[in-house]
Amino acid sequence: MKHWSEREKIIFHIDCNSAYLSWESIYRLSKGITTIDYRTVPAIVGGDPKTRRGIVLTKSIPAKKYGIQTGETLHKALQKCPHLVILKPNYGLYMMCSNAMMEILEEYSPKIQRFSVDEVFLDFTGMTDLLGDPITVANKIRERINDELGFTVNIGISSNKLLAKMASDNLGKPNKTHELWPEQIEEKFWPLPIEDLFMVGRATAPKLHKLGIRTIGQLAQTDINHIKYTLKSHGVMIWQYANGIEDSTVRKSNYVTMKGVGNGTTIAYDIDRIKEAYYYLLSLSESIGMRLRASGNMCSVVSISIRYSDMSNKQHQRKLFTPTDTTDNIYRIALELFDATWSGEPLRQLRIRTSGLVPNTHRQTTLFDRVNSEKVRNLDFVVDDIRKRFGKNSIIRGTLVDTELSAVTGGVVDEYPMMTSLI
DNA sequence: TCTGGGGTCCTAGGACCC
DNA sequence: TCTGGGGTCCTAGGACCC
Repeated sequence: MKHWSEREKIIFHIDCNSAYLSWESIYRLSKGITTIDYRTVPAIVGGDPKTRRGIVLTKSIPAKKYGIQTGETLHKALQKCPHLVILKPNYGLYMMCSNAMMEILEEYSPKIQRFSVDEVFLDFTGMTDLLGDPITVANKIRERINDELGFTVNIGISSNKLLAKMASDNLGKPNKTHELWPEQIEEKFWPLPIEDLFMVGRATAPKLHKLGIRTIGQLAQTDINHIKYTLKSHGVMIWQYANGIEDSTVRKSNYVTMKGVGNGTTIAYDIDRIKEAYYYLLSLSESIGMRLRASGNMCSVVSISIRYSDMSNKQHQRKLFTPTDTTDNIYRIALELFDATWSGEPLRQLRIRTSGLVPNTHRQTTLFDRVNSEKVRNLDFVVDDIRKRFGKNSIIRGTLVDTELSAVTGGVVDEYPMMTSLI
């Protein structure tokens, strides 16, 4: 194997082990909320502990021993382990933990990409003269995160982002450093099941099985044209991944390239009265409008999607003549789209998404704008400011007062990192 | 007995234009 | 009376990620 000093590129992938669960644990221990370290007992983060509904987001290692899987329902998980501890997710806390880790990582390279709240790529190329060999540095980083922040991470090292990620994800957890260089692909990467490959999910795996492909190695050695025929461009991409081919750069902060802002909410009971759906849409519009304005953008497309009780989805979108960032506009369009889409069947989930973002610096008004649109817009900014200072529910729309809804529904964490589905 | 919430990207089909 | 080919834009739906 080559010596590290001969490597053209050295990429780290840092992945927090059971991120949400570790962070909840540390937080609750440090605040004296509990004396139990939830990492050491069967526990999960996800859903609502009171209603016992929702899905498992992260599980502890003891919970894993009960066969509990990420993504399964709390109901199912509780059947496997009746005394399972359920913790409600708190995204603001996770963002703080993530930021603290970023601060440490910034000492090791200027080229860092936050891939999600708990995953980071770090370009270590050219840093060896200054900091030493990659393995020693990676181990040092793990040690520091553990000592200073109290949680463990896995670190994968390779010559590109894909292999670095595969190394930290699939070669053993927790608290480990793994190398996966191109010349080790055959031995360490190819024996893994095809499901472990990045971008092979629920729909693609069965298609590959039909072609007789069960391991990453089998995909890598299949004729690319054969794969291309059945899986199109997605097939070409995963074939390249299986062969360790991937060449993207570690880009700084991906939230600046944000493509859209959206929110959705699952309705606890099947709502069938149209007025209640309107309240939800208003509350969602408030949060989207607020985040849009905070990001300095306006949207030129508004879309809504509806999920019915049978889990089927319907979606409807509209391109706007003039981009907007006012809550009122988003809400009105969402209502029209909803009315044109809803079949009248009971609803499970409502979602609004805005896209086609343009900076709000050169705002254009048209004759067709609402009469007092500028006033409405200014009011939005005033309300945003009050909510920022006094809390989300300090100002609430009259129509929402008598409902159980929050004034603002949906994530409002500032600068929440955007996941890009492609590396 | 049920299935979160935040995203991105790709594809197919229709409308429209030259 | 019959109707090409290429391009762009828009919409709906599906697949994937953490």
